[in-house]
Order: sequence, then C-alpha cells, then structure tokens
Amino acid sequence: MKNDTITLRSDDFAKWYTDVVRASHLTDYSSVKGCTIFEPNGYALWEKMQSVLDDMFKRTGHQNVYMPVFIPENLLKKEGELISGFAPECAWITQGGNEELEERFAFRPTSETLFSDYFSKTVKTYRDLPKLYNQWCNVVRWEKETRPFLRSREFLWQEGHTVHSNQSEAEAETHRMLDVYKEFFENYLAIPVITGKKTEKEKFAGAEYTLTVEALMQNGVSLQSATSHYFGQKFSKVYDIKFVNKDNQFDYCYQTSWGSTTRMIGALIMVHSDDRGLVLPPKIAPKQVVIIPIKNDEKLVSISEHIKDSLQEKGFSTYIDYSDKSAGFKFAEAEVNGIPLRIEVGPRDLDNNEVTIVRRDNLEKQVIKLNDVINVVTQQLDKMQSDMFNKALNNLKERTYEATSLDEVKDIMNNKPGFVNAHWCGNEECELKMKEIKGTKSRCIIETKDYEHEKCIVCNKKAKHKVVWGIQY
RNA sequence: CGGGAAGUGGCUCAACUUGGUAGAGCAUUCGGUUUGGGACCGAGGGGUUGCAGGUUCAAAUCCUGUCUUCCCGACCA
Repeated sequence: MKNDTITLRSDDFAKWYTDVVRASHLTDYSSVKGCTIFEPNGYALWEKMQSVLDDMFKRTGHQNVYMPVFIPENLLKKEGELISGFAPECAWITQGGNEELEERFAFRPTSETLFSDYFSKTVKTYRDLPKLYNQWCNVVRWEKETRPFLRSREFLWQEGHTVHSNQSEAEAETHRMLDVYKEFFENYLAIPVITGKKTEKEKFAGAEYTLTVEALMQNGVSLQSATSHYFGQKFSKVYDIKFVNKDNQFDYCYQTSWGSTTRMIGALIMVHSDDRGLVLPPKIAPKQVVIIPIKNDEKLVSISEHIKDSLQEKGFSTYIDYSDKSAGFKFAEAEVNGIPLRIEVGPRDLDNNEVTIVRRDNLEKQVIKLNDVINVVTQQLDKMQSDMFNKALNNLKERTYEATSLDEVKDIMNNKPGFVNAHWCGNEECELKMKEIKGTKSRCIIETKDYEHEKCIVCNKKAKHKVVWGIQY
C-alpha cells in the first residue's frame, strides 16, 4: 500500500504540487498560517542552492553581511513608494516585554531601508565605493493567501544591496546579477528562463526599473523567479547616502538590489516533477545517488559500501538505504524524494558482476558491469542534467506564442497557456484589459526594435514595446 | 479580502443526516518468516474528535465564534 498518494498532474495541477511537497517531505505546515517547517529534505535543497549561489556571488566580488530583523517605522517610511508597496503586508512589533514600544518596528519585509541607513553612515568618499553586499536571511510579508514555497508569510531569501559612484556601474551591476540568476537557473536548476525589464506597473516599489527572471511551469503558468532592481539615486537622496567624488564634490550614490527566494524550490517542483513525486536536476540534488541492496545480505551490503566509497571519492553525494523495507518500497521512496540515480544491488545481477542503474527523470533501467559504475554514473548524471533542461526548454518553446489579437490570447490561455509575445502601447489600461483574460499579466519587456511599425494588441494604437505576457502564479 | 470544501490516533478516511460506550486500513512497537516494484503471520501501544463557548440528562454529531489547511478569484517573491 502506498503511504502518500499524489494527485495526478493532469487532474489537478495545484493539488499535485502540494501533494509532491508533502510526499517528498520538503516542508510541513506549522500552526501559524503561511509559515512552513523546512524538513531535512527541504532544508538540504535550500542549503545546496545557497552554496551554489553564494559561491557565484563571491566570485562576482560580493561580501555577506547581516542586518537586524527589525525596522523602526520612521526608517521604513522615509521612502514613500517603498512603504506604500509594502505597508499592507508588514508585520509590526508593538510591544517589548511588558512595555508598549514608543515606536513600532516592522519585521523586515525587505532591507533596502536598513542597508541605505547603514550606507549613509559608512560611505564617505568615492574610494569607499562600490560596496557590494549580500545577506541571507528571512523576511516577513503578511500574505493573505499562502502556499508552500510559492507564497508564505515568512520566507528565506538572499538580498544583494550595492552602492556605486556612478550610474553606469550601478546599471551594469543590475544586469550582471540578472545574468548570474539566469546562469543559476539554466545551468543548475535546469530551468530555461526569459529575462527582461518589468513594466512600470509590475516593477518593484521604489525602483527605477526592475529586471526579472521568468520561468514557465509544466502547466504553462509563469513564475517570477528572481529579480534585480536599479534604484538610481532614489534611496540615496532620501536616506542621504552622500560621498565626495574625485572632483571634491558631494554626490549621491547609485544603488541596486537583487534577490532570490525559496520560491525557487517551488519552481523546481513545478518545472520538473512528475506523478511519482520530486525530480531534481543532479547539480542541485543534495543526494545524487542512492544504493539499494535488494536484500539485507552481507555480501550485497559490502559491495554497496564499496560502490558508495568509490562514488563519494569522485565527489558524488551518495548514500545506502539500509532500512529493512522491501526493495519495492525503497525504490518508491527514492523516487518520491527525487534522488537522481538509483543503483540496485541484487544477487541476480551480481552473479554476472552487474548492477542495475535507474534514472529518476525517465525511469530508464540499465544493467551495467560493476567496473563501469563510476563512468556510467558520471555520464548519466551529466546527461540527466541536460535532458531535464532540454525537456523544460521544449515545453517553453511549445508554449511560446506570437499573438496579434485578444481573441488569440483568449484562445491560447484557455487551451494551452504559456508565454504570449505581443505588442503593447505602454498604457496601463491596456495591461489591465489583458488581465481580464484569466489574469494574464505582462511578464517582461522584450529588448527589440521590432515594435516600431506595430500596433498595441489591445487598443490598436502605436506600439511602444514588445512584451511577454503570461498567467502568473 | 471574496466564493467553495475540509479539520476525528502519525497518514487516509468511517461514524454526523436522525445526539446515547469513537471504528477501519496504512504507519508504528515486539516476535518470526521474507526482500528484483510500496511483503506476510501473530501479539501490542496509540484519540478529552482543531480550539473556545453555547444548547442538552447526554455532543465527534446541533448552534455561535475562532484558528488552520485545500481549491478558485483580487494582491504580492
């Protein structure tokens, strides 16, 4: 009998998603709405993502810091756009011990204000610049509707905050970090993405502009997966981040921020997983290989251990399932947990000096010689990584459309939703009109000149942009 | 925040309509046999029915409130 039954993707995608999250023991619910417990499997996955990203940040010259969780109301409110964007979802601390606080504190929903306040104290001269900081932390946003990883009241993330002496350097940083995210998504998470600028309506509160990484889920719904913002001097003027430039003049800094969250775990699930549970790309799977002795037999176990040692020596994260469950149970469990490769060590194969190796993504079985284990594992993990990317890329291509009328968009979104490329005049009313079609929103602006002789898909007036549209999670 | 559904041992659910000693399967523990797709036999343990209040001789069951989860919309990573 099965422990956890997973709803079929085709029956109910949303239900399937939460079933996979639970069945693979990534998270469990806590008693506070929208706050989940990261179970060992889920936290290991986050740690792996952190370590890869952190390494990429370090290689691009960033340093980690840590800011407090509390933001005094005054500090938060200095920048008007930011507070109007975040005020509705702030959690406030009003009491300390038994004393009512004179000024309430927000639990950080994002830390621009804290970083800006800090920069205003520490940046004095152009020689102090740039400052390239990042912090790993939790943030709180009091969401009304919640869903594991995709939308929760507390979530884990990384937020980079940088200050520069000039605009071009800051803008270059904004683009550079977008590229870092893109590389991370494509090379590690095996998720093809589109990138571009958000429209005014969709940009981050307080940013001059927002660059975004957008991914497409198996069901054609799009997910904003990471963002990089250019602030110009907006915050530096409000928070007084001044420095003396080379000409001995005061100038305000140019700032950026960029972030990615545990939502990426949700993307990973919705892009790759299947009706049996989690499917993880090898480069991000905390455990890459599981060895399953078919019987609890001394010889099988010692060979399993030998295989494990040699794989670990080569840097593959490997473990043996020693439990005395039946073989079938262990297979199923490895599958629901998304272990990329499984090696079955059983007496039948062993008589021929062979083992069976099974890939999680396509469930293909291969009987191989013991001597070939390392080669085949190396090869198959590599192949699996690129196969998963290509499969996701095919879905993306299949679901990318060009449209010139609202009827076409309606047709697409009702039948096989995805990314719809269409021209747009730049007016918010037309964005809102698109939203009436199953909540279709602009994902990002495509950098192209091809709008020049085109008309807005909604109002038929002269187009200003070509935009990717999609239904969002 | 609107519309719908649901909360009963760890999990999936039954009993609720018509109030009257809370039940099953799976999981778990012990013993044994097993082990190539979620094993089998035997014996145990585990629940003040989400929480709070009300109605009643009596509440899992009826009423009110509240919290949490799921699905669908409006808002955001």
